[in-house]
Amino acid sequence: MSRFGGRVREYPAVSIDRFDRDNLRARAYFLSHCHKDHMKGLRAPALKRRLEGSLKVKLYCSPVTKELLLTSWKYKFWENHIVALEVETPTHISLVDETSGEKEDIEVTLLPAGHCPGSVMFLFEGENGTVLYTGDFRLAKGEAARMELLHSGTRVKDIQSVYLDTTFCDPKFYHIPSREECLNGILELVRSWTSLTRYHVVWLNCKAAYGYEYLFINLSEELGIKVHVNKLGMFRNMPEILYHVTTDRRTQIHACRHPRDDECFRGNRLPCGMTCQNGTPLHIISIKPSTMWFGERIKKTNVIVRTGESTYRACFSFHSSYSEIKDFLSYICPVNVYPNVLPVGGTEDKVMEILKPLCRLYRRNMEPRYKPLGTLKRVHKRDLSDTDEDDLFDTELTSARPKIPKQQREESRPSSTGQSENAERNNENTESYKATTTYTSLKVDFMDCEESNDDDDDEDDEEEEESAKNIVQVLSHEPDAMSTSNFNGVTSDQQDSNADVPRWDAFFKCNKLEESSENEDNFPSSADAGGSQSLFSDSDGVSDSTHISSQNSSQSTHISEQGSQGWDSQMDTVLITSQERNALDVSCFSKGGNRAVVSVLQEAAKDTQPDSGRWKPLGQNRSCAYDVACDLKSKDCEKGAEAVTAHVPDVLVEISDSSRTPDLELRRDSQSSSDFEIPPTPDAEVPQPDKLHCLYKKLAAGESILNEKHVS
DNA sequence: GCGATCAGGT
DNA sequence: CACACCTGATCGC
Repeated sequence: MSRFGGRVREYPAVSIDRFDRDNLRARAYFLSHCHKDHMKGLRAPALKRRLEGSLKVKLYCSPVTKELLLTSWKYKFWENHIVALEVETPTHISLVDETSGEKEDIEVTLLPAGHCPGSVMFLFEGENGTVLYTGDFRLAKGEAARMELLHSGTRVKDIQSVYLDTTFCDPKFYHIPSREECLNGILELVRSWTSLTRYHVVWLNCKAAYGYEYLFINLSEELGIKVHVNKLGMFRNMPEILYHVTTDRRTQIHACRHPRDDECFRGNRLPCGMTCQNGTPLHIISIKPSTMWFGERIKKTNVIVRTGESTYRACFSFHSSYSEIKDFLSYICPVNVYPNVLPVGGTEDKVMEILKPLCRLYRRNMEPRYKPLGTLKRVHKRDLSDTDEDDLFDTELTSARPKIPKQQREESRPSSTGQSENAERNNENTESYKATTTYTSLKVDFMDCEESNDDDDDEDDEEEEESAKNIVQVLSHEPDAMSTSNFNGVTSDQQDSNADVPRWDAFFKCNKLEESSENEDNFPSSADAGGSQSLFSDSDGVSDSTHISSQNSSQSTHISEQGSQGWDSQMDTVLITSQERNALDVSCFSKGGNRAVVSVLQEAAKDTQPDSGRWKPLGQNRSCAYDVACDLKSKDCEKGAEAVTAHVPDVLVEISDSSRTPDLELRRDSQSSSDFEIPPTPDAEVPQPDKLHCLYKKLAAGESILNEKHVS
């Protein structure tokens, strides 16, 4: 939960994601996304009054955020004061003080944050330096490097301060499975269950918040089953979402909610009240998305854990993991960093200890001297962290920060031959990014979190639903009639040029029309869909017939009941292996009286191969994804020891490890966010193992090594 | 009567 | 176990 006060010190005339107290005097407001903890004060009478007396005060946000905000009547009064800014389009804004006439100019750029629909980061540029406010974000490794507008020419912009989403800035959250892994895990579980009979239904126990739409859409696309939700009026202008959700309860996937939905579930009732269909009782399992990090840091485990007879938890995170945060920040390399969030079990000091070493001054002072050893940083870190961070960081604002070398981005792409520190750092990013994308074979967008956005449950409910039905009708008849310009307004050209940067707009775009028509084959007719509640008349299996077929393969196995332990350890996204079939089986799934059948990934690769749209978790990319996954996995194992060691605050451990692993290429391969991964300076010679060993010995003995840094 | 805040529950 | 969200009760404007 954000505890950001609303203002950045460089530009105190603007307020971001906070609208109460001092923020009432801001000259301009910014909203990064539509989650409650970022909207404090946004509908308070005080602010409303101020708005009424002002022509100048505006709220800037992405087009999607604007849309979501204004679908709630509680925020309607903002209507004439909201300015939707296109994503990735630098915009000049004059901040005028209405009483004094004082003026300040800034340029703001919205960057996709990958957190929930419409979520963005704000990049402010002006006289007081460049400031990046991340809001809440989930960006995979290497994604900062792919954002054009974080760069100036071929270099990373000189960023003074980053106000960072540090929700999971704790080594505990070192690794969080990627969106694709999580999605695929859920997909296979849902597929396995819903394909048993039409009376096997899944309840996705999602919190009231934007960010699960990505999941709904993918499930719907893959399985041909729309997702039942309480409300969908807010998506009335987002056909790509709207098409995959429904208010028709007769579907096999539910994400509806009820104040006491746990009770419902225990009574074999869905939150929407459904308990049987055609007189046949439903067989319900629940899947609760939650942020889980499976295994310790590098150890990969399942993204699905069975927690009861018919309850599951699925890994799902709206926020970047520890390693993703470090990757992001180290790429940006700002002068200052300020945490927006105190991570779950942490303190500000602790977070700063993690973040500071990724900032400029720290690196500048520490790197050249100690880099080859990579360990002494810790010694000094303590000293630094005891000082006031502002003093620390402000000391050398004007100093020449080690700029990312020009060639960095170009070089980094084809190979990792760059020698300069920054180039190499970038290589790493790019490399892991490459791996990530290949691994998943689709580009992600966002997904998210726990914050509530359920503001307007009451009055407008029915109204919304009614209008939504009409919308569906329209949509079904003319799938291409609705423009996609609402989605952050990014053109397809832009998207193509940044195809790998996660963003909602891109997500919404991908082959929508084709898929719509494809799905329409599976669904009743458009006309049928238009009949509002009859949308799912086909839920009797028509819609997923093509998918079911794949499950009858010879490699199909049965879901077992044991907990996470027994689950397949080879593939994160595959829940079931044959070895898990055991005596427990029957009792476990007794509820449905059936065993769930699931095909393994490899089999899935032979599945129906719709198109290779970026958002297709399956299809022909699948086998490829699988291979890479395995490949990565073994790599992970190789470097496991080192990655773990990196977090042990014991110099000697790291030392001995380093001496055993002198191969830089290999080291570069390891977790890029490791503190010890800092590559040598451009001119530095690559330390030889024996030299290193010698150095390490001295170090361990407490001798000075400063005058010997010239080990060649 | 509304909103902010807090406690309790999940 | 901790968190964050929801609900309901209370207080103050």
